[in-house]
Amino acid sequence: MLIFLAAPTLSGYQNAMEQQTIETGWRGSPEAWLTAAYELLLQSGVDSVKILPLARRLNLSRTSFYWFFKDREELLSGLLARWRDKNTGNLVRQANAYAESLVEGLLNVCDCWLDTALFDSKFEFAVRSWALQSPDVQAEVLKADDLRLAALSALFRRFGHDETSADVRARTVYLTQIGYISMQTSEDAELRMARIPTYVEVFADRVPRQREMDRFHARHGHRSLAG
Amino acid sequence: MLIFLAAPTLSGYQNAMEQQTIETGWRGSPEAWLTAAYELLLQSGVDSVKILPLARRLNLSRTSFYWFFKDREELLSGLLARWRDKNTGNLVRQANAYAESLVEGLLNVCDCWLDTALFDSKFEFAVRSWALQSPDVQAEVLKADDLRLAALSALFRRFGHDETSADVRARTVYLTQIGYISMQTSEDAELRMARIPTYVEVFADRVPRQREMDRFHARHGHRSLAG
DNA sequence: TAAAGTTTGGACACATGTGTCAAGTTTATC
DNA sequence: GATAAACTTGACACATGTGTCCAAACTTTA
Repeated sequence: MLIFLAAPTLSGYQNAMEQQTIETGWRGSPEAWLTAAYELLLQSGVDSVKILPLARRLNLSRTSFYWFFKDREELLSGLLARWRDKNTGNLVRQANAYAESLVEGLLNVCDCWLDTALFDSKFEFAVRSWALQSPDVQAEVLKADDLRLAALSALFRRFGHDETSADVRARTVYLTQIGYISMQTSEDAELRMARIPTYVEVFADRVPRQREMDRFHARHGHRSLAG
Repeated sequence: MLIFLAAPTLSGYQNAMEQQTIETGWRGSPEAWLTAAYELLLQSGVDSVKILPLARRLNLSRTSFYWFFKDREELLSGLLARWRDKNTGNLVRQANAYAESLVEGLLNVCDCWLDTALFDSKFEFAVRSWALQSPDVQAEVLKADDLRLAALSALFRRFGHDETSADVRARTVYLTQIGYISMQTSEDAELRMARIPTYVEVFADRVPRQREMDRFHARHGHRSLAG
């Protein structure tokens, strides 16, 4: 069975971490180091992204790292670039996507919270924690927040909200999600899905129509009837 | 002029950092080390809470630390205890405080977001980042989230919301705030205050009455008329 | 003011991190 | 199969962190 996606970008993005391994005799590569760094960042924060542990994880010599990267900082820049390209880009795209109603627009945005390919929550949290100790990263995060909030606010204005209302509601939507991330909640998918219409109702101030939910559920391979 | 506070606990809590310095000849003390650790934690995360830098900041010898604490871990436990006592305690208290209406109850909760004595946002964020790399801390944070969400949910149920609605709305309130913290927004006080009624309107689904806002503003030394 | 208790800091042993260098090994190409 | 390019490695030099031990210095108390 083939499901047509409402938002054309839903699985459009293939990141460098997944395309992989044309078998070569060399064991190391910038991607290998970056991916290992990404995993360590998510697991235990920037400070644990150290070259020695990465080398151990990759079964490579520590010094081999310096063939691919000038120094540790270059590795971290690469990590930050991955984050920027992925999370902000997709969120803005979903907020701007075609929608017949505010509810439908909000459901498009909700796609991000349910599809790791669109928005990587753990990555997001790790980067925000990192920002705490690095002014450069902090600046990047603030820039991202501005872009994302502007896109969400535009969505509310598109459907008739005035500036104050659009701003506050955009913040509510965005902050709720950032909060979720920061809480590192692990709701099961069922429960999370069940809460969505109520969230949307709070944000949009209107109960979602059956039709709107159906379209949303279809996108996410969710069946309304048990079985 | 004396202002009587609606919530009796508003400034009830005096934490160990502020009560201070019965002048003694000794330069070091557990409190001094803890406070320095607290400052460093907020500024740059747990990993930078190292004994050598703390000693430098306090103009003390590094080894002097071991007179007051068994080891670094004991210091970190002390830090975590400070967080637990302060933030969770006050938030739950504000959610349970007397209120005539849901809006008034939510405004009581908003006290936390405006008064550093009630809820220390930077501390909160620092601890959540710390949780990323420490299962013990992670467990504490989850426990705190449960307690806080339960208190907020009870507030909504107290004013007629059913369980699902109360749960989602409690989450919206809480997550919005956690999101704010995680964004490390620095709105000026005026703007933040101006946004409050709109937030409360979204959460409670009712426009705050003038009387309710007046009582809230009075608590925070805010004048509605420019002057 | 001397003794007892408290606080401080230097020397030591050790662990883990960074980055450079010169000497290797492996793979692709002519 | 020789050569060059792409990788890998161990030894070295150095920095920063932890925790122990002991002697010195400072406060309090009697």
